[in-house]
Amino acid sequence: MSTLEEIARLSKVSRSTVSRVVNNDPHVSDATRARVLAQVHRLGYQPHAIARSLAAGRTRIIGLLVPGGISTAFSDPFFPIFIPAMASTCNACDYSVMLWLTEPDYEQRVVTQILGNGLHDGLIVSTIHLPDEITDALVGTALPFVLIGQHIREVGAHYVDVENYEGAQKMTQHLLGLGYKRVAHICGPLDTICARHRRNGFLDVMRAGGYAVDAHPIVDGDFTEASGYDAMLDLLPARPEAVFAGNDLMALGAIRALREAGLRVPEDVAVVGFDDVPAAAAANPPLTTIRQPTGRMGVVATEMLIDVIEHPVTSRHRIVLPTELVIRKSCGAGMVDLSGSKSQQVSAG
Amino acid sequence: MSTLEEIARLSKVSRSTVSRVVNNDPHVSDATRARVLAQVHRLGYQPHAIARSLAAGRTRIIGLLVPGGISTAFSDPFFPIFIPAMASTCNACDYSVMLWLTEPDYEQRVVTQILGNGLHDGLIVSTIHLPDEITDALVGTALPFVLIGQHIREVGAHYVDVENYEGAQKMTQHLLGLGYKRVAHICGPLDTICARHRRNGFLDVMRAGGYAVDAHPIVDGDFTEASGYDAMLDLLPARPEAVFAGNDLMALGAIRALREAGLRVPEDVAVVGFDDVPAAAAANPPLTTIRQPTGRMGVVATEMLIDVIEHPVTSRHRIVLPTELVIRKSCGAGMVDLSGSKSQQVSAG
DNA sequence: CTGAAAGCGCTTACAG
DNA sequence: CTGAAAGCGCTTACAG
Repeated sequence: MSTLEEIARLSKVSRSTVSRVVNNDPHVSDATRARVLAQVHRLGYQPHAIARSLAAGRTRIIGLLVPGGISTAFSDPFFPIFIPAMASTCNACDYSVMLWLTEPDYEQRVVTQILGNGLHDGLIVSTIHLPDEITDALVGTALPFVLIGQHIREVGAHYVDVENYEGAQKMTQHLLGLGYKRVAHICGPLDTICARHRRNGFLDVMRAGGYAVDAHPIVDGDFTEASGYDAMLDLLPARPEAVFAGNDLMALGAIRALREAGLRVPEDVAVVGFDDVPAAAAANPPLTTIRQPTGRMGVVATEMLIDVIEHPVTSRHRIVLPTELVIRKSCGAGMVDLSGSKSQQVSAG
Repeated sequence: MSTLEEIARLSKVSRSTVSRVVNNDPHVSDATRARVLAQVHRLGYQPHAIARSLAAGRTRIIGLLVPGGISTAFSDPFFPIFIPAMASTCNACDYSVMLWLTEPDYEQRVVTQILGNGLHDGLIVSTIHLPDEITDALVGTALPFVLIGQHIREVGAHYVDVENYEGAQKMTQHLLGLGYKRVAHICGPLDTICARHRRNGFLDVMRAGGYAVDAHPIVDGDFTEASGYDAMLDLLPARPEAVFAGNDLMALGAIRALREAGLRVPEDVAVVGFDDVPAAAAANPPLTTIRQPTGRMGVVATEMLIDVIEHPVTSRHRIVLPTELVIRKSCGAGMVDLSGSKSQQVSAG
């Protein structure tokens, strides 16, 4: 690997000048620039990223921190969409992304290290549940960071979120509009803002519609398929007409429970979810859900972070992205005039 | 952030000594060590990773290069398992992982940059199809790298692969053992060694069994679900008794095509895959397949790379991991004595 | 066991 | 437009 020094010697200019040429500084004469570039190309010179970072005081590296256990992290359909979107945005802005999948035991140590070792210009923390260890480490750090979603323990941080409350309202209104009266909700873990907002959207619309509290039972889940299955089992005796699960995975679990109980979806019980994960469209029946712009979150969070890195501010940045109702079969919409439409065959996965 | 210099001044020793303490050099007296550590803890001193890398000549950063289009990269069920395994192994060895999802237009540029900018100690290149741009960049580089899988254009590189040929043999033998005579194969893209090895395993067993060439039609696919669907459509007129798809996604596509044609799996046509992706067990019917140790590949490739980084060698490292036959319902095994077993209800995704 | 010194390969004011 | 010089925060022989 050739160095700046070498290029300078060969093109008979100072290292400063080579540095200027390499960094596109306009204050270089055309002749000098050409002479330097000729050597740069001849030797295939590339600036040494580490040396450059040390001198410039910034690394152009962004960390992505995914807390909470490596195994669970990637079983979540969120990351396969979020990460490429983030990586793509980084690359377009000439940043690199460093991936930190922390395991619960090491969270505190890893985060402290990331924040303090000078390797990153900024950090994106992507998780629905923010462990206290991380919150503690984040508070008062000088490193710019952006959170995905709002969190219970307020840290005054920049964040990107989606309209969970409004989305849940839309879905609940859709269900009531379809004529369902006994609507149940399978709620996500209440230590996440996300699950709370979705539940509140549901409750507020139900109450506004004049439904008594016990007319819309709420069962707790934890956003996993298995918890949706269990919750549906609990719900069965109440015989709801429709079930609004706090996310798609739980909705899929609920459908599985209903099917095993010999009930049809949506004919006997309508089931809807939230997120619009890839499996939602492929489910049988295709799942009515609220689409969350996952890829867009990756792009927006990255742009926000880069903005904060390059233009330090005191004001807090927050972006809340809209959600969208996606009507498929599982809610029973259009069932009255099902005449011509044939139920679709769908494969798993 | 405090610096080495600061710690040195406060503990009244030289910077060399602080460096020794921080790096656990045994040649420091206990008293001195204690004095230095006291200041380290008091100030929460952390070595500056970038400065350290520049001085030491290594970064403890490993790059993961996933070529071939960001969108496709993560729709592949391989990465959600491979990446966490790799990240976990890196973290355990005190390395960090930098993620490079390249888009076809930038591959050459990105790879050249990764190889030459001094940011990485080594690189793992994970793809079944290695574009020429990357092969060209890789040849003759000084940076240690490990390939996932063998590749058409031989680059003399270290690699980790799985027993594709042997796995395909096992599966074909299993099918023949079940009594099927007309067995078809849906082949992956022939510009990958992986698809070729699987096809060869199939062909060799069929031939050894005395089956004529036209008794086992082979149709080309490209490892996507859609291509499996299309291939099955082509295969339908030949009415195979069993179909061995080159991977699970194509097997799922084939099942979808069969179902739409009103045929039952495995009663009318048996279908089997390769890989054992998560969706395979959840499919309807659950897919008989060859298990590929995806997580293990991530661990082994990372360990191999770190080994090569820390103990430079001239010999080429190659590890080929075993595959395992996983018998589920889709092959029709056990159909003869189905008496007690009830077909399982399974959810999508 | 400890320290002084050189050096890693750049960037960045500061002069001219 | 160009160069000399200081400095980024460490590590690493080399002496002692």
